[in-house]
Amino acid sequence: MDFADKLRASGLRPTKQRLRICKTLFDRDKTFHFLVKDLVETLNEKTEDQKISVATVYNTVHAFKKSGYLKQLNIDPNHNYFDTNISHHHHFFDESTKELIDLNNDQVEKIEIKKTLPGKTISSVEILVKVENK
Amino acid sequence: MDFADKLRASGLRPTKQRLRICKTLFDRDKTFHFLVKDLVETLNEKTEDQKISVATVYNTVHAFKKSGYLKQLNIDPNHNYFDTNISHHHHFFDESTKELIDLNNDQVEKIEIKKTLPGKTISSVEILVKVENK
DNA sequence: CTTTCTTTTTAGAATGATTATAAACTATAT
DNA sequence: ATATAGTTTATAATCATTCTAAAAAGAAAG
Repeated sequence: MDFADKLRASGLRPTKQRLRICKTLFDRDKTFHFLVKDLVETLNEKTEDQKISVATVYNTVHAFKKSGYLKQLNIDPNHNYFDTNISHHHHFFDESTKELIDLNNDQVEKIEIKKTLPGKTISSVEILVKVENK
Repeated sequence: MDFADKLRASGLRPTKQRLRICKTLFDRDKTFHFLVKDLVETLNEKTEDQKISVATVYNTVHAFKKSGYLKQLNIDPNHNYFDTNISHHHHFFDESTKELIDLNNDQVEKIEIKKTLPGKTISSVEILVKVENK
């Protein structure tokens, strides 16, 4: 199933812009974290290609998030990171270098929450581990 | 040790504005979460009092954070919450009501991070538990 | 209690990421 | 081909936050 089919399966028309954004985001060996404003820059740095507008990139990123192809992270209140790693995982945030590093769920001992909230059910448990130079 | 002394101990002059902000933030039974813009409103809703400027509230909140009297939270990339609870604790975020609820550290089974980063040391481990209506 | 020095406050302007607008365009179905 | 619903776009608008530089107010010393 190629990008066009996946988009259609999510009710999204496979437009030129969306396909280019898919390539940039998902045609990689490793998942990565990004800011939308940086993605806009990356997409538009090749002068030969037609520019994709800022609004389209924002719209698309939100559409992809809604369809479950991207995760929005809560790492730093001043920077709105998105993640192409949609598996259940956690993060290291290196305060010395401001770098964000994945922490797989199997690298964390099972977390048990002893407190429950009446009428509520847990939808996710995310850990943020802040590190700094020794 | 009153607020004025605490401020002086942190190298901050106990000005009228800072003392009023201290009262509003810390003269309570329970700790709470807030947005700076809401704090500005709360401080200035009593018409009889002299208004405290937006800049001062922001400056003060950052000064208090730097001195360790406030924590800045990473809950929602669109809302910059501060917390008067400076103890080691975690949070529930209720996606149904957008409410933020404390989760004490002793209500979570000890978290063991199996992955280590060379040359780095862990400075904090924070858990965000998202919940929704059953 | 005045002078001096430094810190703090302030109104208002500036910033910067993000969202809204509404017109032009395009994919898709008929 | 045509219709129509979904998309893209440039641009303006938003909004929390930060910046600026001048005025005000603590603190320390005489």
